[in-house]
Amino acid sequence: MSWMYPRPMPSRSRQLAAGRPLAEQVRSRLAEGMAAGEWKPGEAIPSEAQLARDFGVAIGTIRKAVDGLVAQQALVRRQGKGTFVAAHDPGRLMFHFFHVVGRDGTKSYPEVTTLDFRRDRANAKDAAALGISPLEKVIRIRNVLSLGGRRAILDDIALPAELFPGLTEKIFLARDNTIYHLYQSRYGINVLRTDERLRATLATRAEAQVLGVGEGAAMLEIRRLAYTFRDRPVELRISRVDSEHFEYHNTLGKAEPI
Amino acid sequence: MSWMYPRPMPSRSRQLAAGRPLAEQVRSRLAEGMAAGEWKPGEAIPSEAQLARDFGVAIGTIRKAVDGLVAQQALVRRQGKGTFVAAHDPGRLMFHFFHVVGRDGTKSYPEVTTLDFRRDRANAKDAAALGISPLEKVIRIRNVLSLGGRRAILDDIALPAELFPGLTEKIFLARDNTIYHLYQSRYGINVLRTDERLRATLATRAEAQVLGVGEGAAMLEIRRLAYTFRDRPVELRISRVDSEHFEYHNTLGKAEPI
DNA sequence: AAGTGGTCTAGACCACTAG
DNA sequence: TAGTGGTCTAGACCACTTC
Repeated sequence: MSWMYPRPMPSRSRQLAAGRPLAEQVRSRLAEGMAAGEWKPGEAIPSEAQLARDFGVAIGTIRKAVDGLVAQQALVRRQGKGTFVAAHDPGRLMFHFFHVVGRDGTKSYPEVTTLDFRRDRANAKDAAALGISPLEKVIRIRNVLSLGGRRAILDDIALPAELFPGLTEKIFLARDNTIYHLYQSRYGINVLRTDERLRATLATRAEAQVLGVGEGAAMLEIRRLAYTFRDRPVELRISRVDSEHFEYHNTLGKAEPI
Repeated sequence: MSWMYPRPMPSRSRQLAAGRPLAEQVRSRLAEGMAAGEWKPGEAIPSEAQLARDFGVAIGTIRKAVDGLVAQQALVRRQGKGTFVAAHDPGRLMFHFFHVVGRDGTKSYPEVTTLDFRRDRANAKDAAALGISPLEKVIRIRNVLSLGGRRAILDDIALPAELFPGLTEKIFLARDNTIYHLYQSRYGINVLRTDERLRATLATRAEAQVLGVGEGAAMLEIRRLAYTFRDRPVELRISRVDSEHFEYHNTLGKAEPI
């Protein structure tokens, strides 16, 4: 290369290539470390000064890389303590990934009741959505979610069994936290992004019975794909929401007020 | 104050107070300038070097301030040219604020037909949503939006008349761009944030007729508030979407892939 | 060649946390 | 007191745009 920043001796213990911006490369490396489980959710990554030494770059470059991961909610900074891999605590779930609220705007934590848990083969739609081959193994889970004591949502979940080795109904039911927290704490799968498609449907007899609404009532259907690092799909979820008592809330372009 | 950064002589032509981080203060000042029309949509703001001189801070501090406004899509950077106030071009509309797509995922630009345009007084709901007093003047507009040649959405819009002085049906119909572009180019109102609530409803006879669906068909209803600088509400819009042929698409936690 | 944004370095000092 | 993140300065050089 024809130019060189005033960095006399690279001498990095973690080598970086030339070309791509250094901050981006550092960001990728940190993300890889998290995806590989080098640092687990809730744990601290090395300090910024240490990372600067490790990568042989200025601390400002490290900060820029970390800034990106913090904005993405993959990392959390705590002044005076360190920088930690984000954990799916209930708060994060609520405000980042759970968008169903009461018609009056009240938010509450969902109470989950599992109706069914079984192993199956992927059908064509599952396979296409999850990026796996048809007939690969999937885990199917059916839940009812209640909000504020009222049945609100019927969920059908499909998971690629390969990513959740050893997941049994017993383990699933014994979790002491959110479902996403289980994915993360037991399988190191950190949901970073979701893609949702919403439409309106009429409640079938079965749906109406489970949710306690009238047959033919207007229902909100949400088809959602959840992704982890490298945009790998990890969960397909179809939710049917009692639209008479609940609604879906979405804010676009949120940022610090000015 | 007991400390001082190595900044010998402030000598700022635009004074900054102490206490709050400088980058935040600069960000607020730039936002105020845009809100006040000092720099209009599509125009360039002063160069980073010039702003650094004006505010008497380092260029890195200016960059940090501008970074925030760029992330918010209030500003757009163009290397070698300058930094510009964001304009509501059709592309930005589509990918930032318009979320209805075909059931097969196809995106298309909406074609707008105006059914009604009139002046009215705000009712209690309008007033509460728009943050104005009941009985203040509002402009009401009813549109049908078609996507790919098919009627898709029935929109009822309410605008605080005070913010849109002199807006007439003629002007509204004569626009040569999106509605948000009209708000922006004529009234300097830049929509930065929207808040949407979705539910499912059954098509009324009137809605069914306008959209060409069956009476009682499942419809997606979107109640949306649009905000500009300082979180001021500027538009209330209720959309009813033909959910048989179209759906609502939402991505959460999007960020640069890693 | 001049001007603009884009990336990076090096180092100062502040605010917070923990032992 | 030591260590961590948070803010800011000052200046280098690169890449792009325009004249």
